[in-house]
Amino acid sequence: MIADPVGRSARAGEIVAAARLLLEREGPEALTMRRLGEELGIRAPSLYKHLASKKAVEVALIEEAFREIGAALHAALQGRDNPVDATRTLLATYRRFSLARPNLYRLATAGRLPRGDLTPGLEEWVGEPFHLVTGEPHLAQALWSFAHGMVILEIDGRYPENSELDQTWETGAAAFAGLVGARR
Amino acid sequence: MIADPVGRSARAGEIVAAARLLLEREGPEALTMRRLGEELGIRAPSLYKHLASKKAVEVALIEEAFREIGAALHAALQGRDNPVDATRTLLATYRRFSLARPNLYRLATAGRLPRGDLTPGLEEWVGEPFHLVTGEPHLAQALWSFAHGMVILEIDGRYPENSELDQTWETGAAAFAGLVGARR
DNA sequence: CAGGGTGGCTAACAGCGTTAGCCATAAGTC
DNA sequence: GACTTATGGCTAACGCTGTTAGCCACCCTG
Repeated sequence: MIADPVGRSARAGEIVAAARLLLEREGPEALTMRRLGEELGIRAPSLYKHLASKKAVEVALIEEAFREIGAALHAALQGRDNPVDATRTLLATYRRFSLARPNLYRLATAGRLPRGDLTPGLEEWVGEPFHLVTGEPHLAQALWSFAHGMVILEIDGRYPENSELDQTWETGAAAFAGLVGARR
Repeated sequence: MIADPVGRSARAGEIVAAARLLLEREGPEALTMRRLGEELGIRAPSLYKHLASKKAVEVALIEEAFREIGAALHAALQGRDNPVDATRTLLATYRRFSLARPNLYRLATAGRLPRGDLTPGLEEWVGEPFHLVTGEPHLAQALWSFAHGMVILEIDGRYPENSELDQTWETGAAAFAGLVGARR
C-alpha cells in the first residue's frame, strides 16, 4: 500500500478538493488560480499561503487520481486467479474508473510528468496490477499502453462517432488474453 | 489520396513552417505568437494579417502531421500482403515517424480535436492502413489505440527509465498478430 | 499584555492571445 | 501619370494568466 499523509495543511486540503470539483465540473481551462479562489470566497494570491504554485495543486490532484485508480485496480484483482478473467476485469476497471473522472485522468497522464514531485513508488504501485495479471513486464507494459490509448482517445473524443468501443475493448482484451493465457 | 491545396497565402505558409521549426526545436510552450513573430522578424499582431488565430496555426501543423504520418503508413504497406508482416511493419513505421516529430505528434493527438477545422476525411485516411492490415474495424481500432498509447507514453517520458520498449512493442505486435493472422 | 505566526487583502508585473487603428508601399485602374 | 485600393507592416492597448511584494487584522502563546 502507499502511505497517504501528504503533509499539507487542512486549508490546503480544502483548496485541492475545490480544485478537483472545479476541474471535473468545468474542465481544465476553468482551473485558474483566480477562479479557484473565487470558489473558496478568497482572492487568488491568498492561495499561495497554502500551496506553493498552481503546479503544486495539479500534483496533488495527480496524486489523488493515481491513488484512486490504483486502489480500484488492486481491489478488482482480489480473489481472481484465472489470468484471462483477471485481464478482462482489469481492463474493465481501468476503463470505468478513468472515464468516471475524465479531466482528472487527462491531467494525471497527459504531458510530461514532474516525476520528482510525486510520492516515490506511486506510479509503480498503480502499474502493479498489470504485472500481476500478465506475469511478465513487457506484456504488462503493452497491456497498460493499450488501455491508456483506448481511454485517452475516448476521453478526447478521437474515435469516430459511430465507433463500437465496447467491441474494440473486447477485441483488444482478446488479443492480450491470448498471450496471458498461453503463458501459464 | 488526400488533396493538398490548403488555400493559404505564401506568407502564411512561411509562418506555419516557422511555427513547426519553433515547436519541434523548443517545445510547445515556446510556440507563442510573439516568439513566432520574432522568428520571422515581425511583430506578433502582424501574424494576424495572414492567419486568423493561433489555433489556425496549430490546425495547419496538425494537418501537416497527419499528412506525413498517413503517407508514411500507406507507403509502408506497399507490396506487403502477409498480414502479420504488415502489422509489424505498420507498427514500426508508426513508432518511427511519431518519435521523429514528438512535439508535432503530441500537438496532433493530444486533447480535444477541432474536428470541423480539419480537412474532411483526413483522419480516416490516416487510420486506413490499420483497417487494411487487420481487415476488421474493431481490431484496427484496438491496434491503433495500442500504437498511440505506446507512442504518447514514450514521448511524454512515462515509462520507467530502464524500460525495454523494443520488447514491449514486440510483445504488443505479437498479441495483435495472433488475431490478425487467425482471421485469414 | 506583548510578540509572532497565520491567513487574508490590494497593487502590480510579466507574459499570453488578440483587437483597433495608423501608415507606407505595391498594385491595379482610369 | 495620377488615383485608388489592397497588402502587410507597426504601436498601443485590453483582458486574461500565474505570481510576488507588502500591508494588516486576527489569534495563540508566553
